[in-house]
Amino acid sequence: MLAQLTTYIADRVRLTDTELQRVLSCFHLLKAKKNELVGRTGEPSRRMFFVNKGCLRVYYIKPDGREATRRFAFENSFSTSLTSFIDGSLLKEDTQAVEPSELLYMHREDFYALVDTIPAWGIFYRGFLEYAYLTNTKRLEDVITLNPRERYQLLLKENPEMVLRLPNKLVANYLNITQEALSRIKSGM
Amino acid sequence: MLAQLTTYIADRVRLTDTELQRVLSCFHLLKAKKNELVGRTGEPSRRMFFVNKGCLRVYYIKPDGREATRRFAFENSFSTSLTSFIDGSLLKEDTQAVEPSELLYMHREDFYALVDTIPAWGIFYRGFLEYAYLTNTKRLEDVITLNPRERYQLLLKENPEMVLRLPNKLVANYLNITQEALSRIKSGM
DNA sequence: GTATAACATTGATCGTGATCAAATAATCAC
DNA sequence: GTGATTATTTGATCACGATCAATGTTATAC
Repeated sequence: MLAQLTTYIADRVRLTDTELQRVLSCFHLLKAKKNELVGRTGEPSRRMFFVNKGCLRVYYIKPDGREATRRFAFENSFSTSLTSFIDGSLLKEDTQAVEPSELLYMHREDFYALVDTIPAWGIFYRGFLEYAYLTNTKRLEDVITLNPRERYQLLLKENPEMVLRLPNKLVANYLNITQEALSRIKSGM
Repeated sequence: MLAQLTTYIADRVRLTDTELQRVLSCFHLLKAKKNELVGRTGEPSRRMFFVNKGCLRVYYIKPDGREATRRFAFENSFSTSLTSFIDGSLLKEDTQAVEPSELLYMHREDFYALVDTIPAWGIFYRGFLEYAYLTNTKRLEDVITLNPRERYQLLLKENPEMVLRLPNKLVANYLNITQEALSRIKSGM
């Protein structure tokens, strides 16, 4: 159950056995049904998720009520609404399991307690921040520099799994276009 | 010369006098003329800037050669192309002084040497990462959830200085619209 | 296994913001 | 201060992607 998570951590930072056990003991299992929300806009941010199996989708709700997907998290990745997690403020986005998922989560207070008491976990957090910054900024770059067709082609090249695994509707939403537009792009028009 | 910077640091983290002197000694002065580039796409990332006076603009070059502004940094803020600074890779964006500017910069190697040897500077870096993540993600949110008029109104509300201080052309570019479109939005059409 | 709902595709039309163009207005260089 | 360059505004047209609508397809629930 904790095997993937243990590997993920060990690949990134050196913890003693004791520290590792302490870290792992802070994680809890959550099985989420398809389409279940594990984080809701307006709630305080409480949890950091590790995706053991399945897929999470994090999305904003626009003023007109529609959704705008910020990211997907597949197996072996951490995911949380960092902007709220950092300061414990209210969530500004939903987090949804788009497939039946097996999640390991840690409470926010536990997470930062570890950061403050285990130096190596502080390094882990720093690396997490760097990576989160990288991916989000890449996403911003793509949105402001590329048109829909270019965004799709880049996604297909850099992240084919997303296109193959997820329904068109969600891929389109991630690309910030309608599913009709994506359908036409795919058919080569 | 180092007064603003010293205050900025002291407001965020506790350093001993010795540590503070060591940190400050790593900064160098750079006076940049209006429109001068202090970072160019394709060069290795070498410097972290603190804006003492003036304003920096960081922008991508699109496939068609046009520019897409990611951010502006005014007085009393740090700025760098973090995605490249983190791993020392080649810059993917230009950094331009849009006003005659007075910059204090630190070399990348010095910066990370401080992170590794002064724990409080590690905390400073962590806070910097958190803030950089926050602002960039907010920017991504705005771009994917709001239309041009909404983006302008939000900018006017949250960051009026940018609208008042910068030429329309640059504000429009930051909003990811043409200057004609911004002109019409402003005139209330 | 069938009924129902959700998703995908295709076509026709629409609207927003881009583009092109021209006239002022403001800045800058010398 | 003057000329030249750059920025801004306004108008006319265009194009891309959104929207609306209809049909076909695939999942899902029971």
